[in-house]
Amino acid sequence: MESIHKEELLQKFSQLEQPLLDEILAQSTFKHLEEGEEALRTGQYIKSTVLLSKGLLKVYREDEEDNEFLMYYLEPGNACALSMMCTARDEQSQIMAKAVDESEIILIPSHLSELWLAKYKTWHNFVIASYRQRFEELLQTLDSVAFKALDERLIFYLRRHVKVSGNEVKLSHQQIANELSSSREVISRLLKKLEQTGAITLHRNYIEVHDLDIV
Amino acid sequence: MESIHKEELLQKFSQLEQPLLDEILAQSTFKHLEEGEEALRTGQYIKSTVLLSKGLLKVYREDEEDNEFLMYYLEPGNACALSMMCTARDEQSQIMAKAVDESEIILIPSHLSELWLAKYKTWHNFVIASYRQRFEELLQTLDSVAFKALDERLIFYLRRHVKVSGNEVKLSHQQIANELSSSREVISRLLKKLEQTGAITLHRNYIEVHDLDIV
DNA sequence: GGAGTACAGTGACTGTTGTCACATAGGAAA
DNA sequence: TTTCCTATGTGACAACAGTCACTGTACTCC
Repeated sequence: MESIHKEELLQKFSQLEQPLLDEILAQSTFKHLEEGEEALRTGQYIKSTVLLSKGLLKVYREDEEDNEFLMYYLEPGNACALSMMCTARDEQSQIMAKAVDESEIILIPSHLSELWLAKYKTWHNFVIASYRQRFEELLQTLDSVAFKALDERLIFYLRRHVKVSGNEVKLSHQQIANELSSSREVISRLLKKLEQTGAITLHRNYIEVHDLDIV
Repeated sequence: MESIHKEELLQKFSQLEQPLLDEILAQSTFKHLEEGEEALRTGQYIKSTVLLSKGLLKVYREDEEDNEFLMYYLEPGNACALSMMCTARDEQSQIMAKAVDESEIILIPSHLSELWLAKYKTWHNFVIASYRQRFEELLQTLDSVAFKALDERLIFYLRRHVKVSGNEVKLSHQQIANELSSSREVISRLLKKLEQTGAITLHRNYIEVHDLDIV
């Protein structure tokens, strides 16, 4: 990959100081992910911190029986907080990360990421801010699962989707069901009800979101 | 409070370097909590990082309708990760923390806690380690809520209790129901079933745990 | 156009959890 | 002992979500 190209990728991380950006350019791996390709797998040893420079990553949890569970989306300029945490102890990933769109990620070797915490103030701040943000999102997700019925969780889910990728939610009912660890029929029924309120319009393979607040 | 007493409290934090301990001694507030007293409230502005030197704190989430939801327990030597995070932005607490037993907490003003991150390596490590640990526990909790039925969640809950306070779990069915955001009758039924397997013995106001793995 | 395939809609049924109503039991205090 | 309060037990019922079986519907590739 051209170094011109790399620098362009780094534009998303302009809050980091220049010497650090130079180090990242020199020492980390840049990787292209096709749509649907996995960046992290459950059980895999994590040896790098993952930054996203382009595209969209979905970070989710998976249990023994293939139930999956959406945690949050990563957008360009974000880092996978989990990859920063596991990093230090050579731990196994507890999560999956998959490219929703074609994406570009930056893989920073763990020992460097650790080193930089002390060396670069902006890196330190970036890491702390990432933790915070993800922690809060996780809390929200937890709230929604713990306290809300499926119909409200579905709305919460759609909202999040609209936020990262606009009003045309390009997902099949089956995919939604997976991410909420529910079943297609149930999601279909609930979406139908939502459509009747006028909040959304259903199409084949995508959902048009008008206004989720009227519910 | 005697400074002798304070230093004793700090023994739980021996991984922190001496100059830092001195600063903590000099600059932070030490507070005694009675059993049941609250350390943090939902909606309260957080202006301190909370360390626990003695006792046991329960950290939980509460929604609008008074449903509560246990996140984790803090033991002496631990810090409330949330209080570290909110700290920087003068944010409102999203959580509740309550003393389960009589406890002693150390309140470190936010600006110091922030300052120390750069100044003291051991503080920095401590903060990062706290984030990690809590993040992982939160993930476990999320898993249990998202993927498990109530009977398994109850076992998960009892295990956690045994770990922090031994085999006599001093809780009423009502309290357990609250923390799992379920209802007393349901918990009673499930506990009864557990008793029949021999895993536990039920008593008035406490549960004797024999072996939760036989289930 | 026809066959094949993935997606979506629907009714019937089941199991789990929550709710209601009420019974029982243990402990504290008068 | 009697009284009272709180904790616990239990049966009946309702509601929600998951499953099964099947139908319908749009798109793709010959």
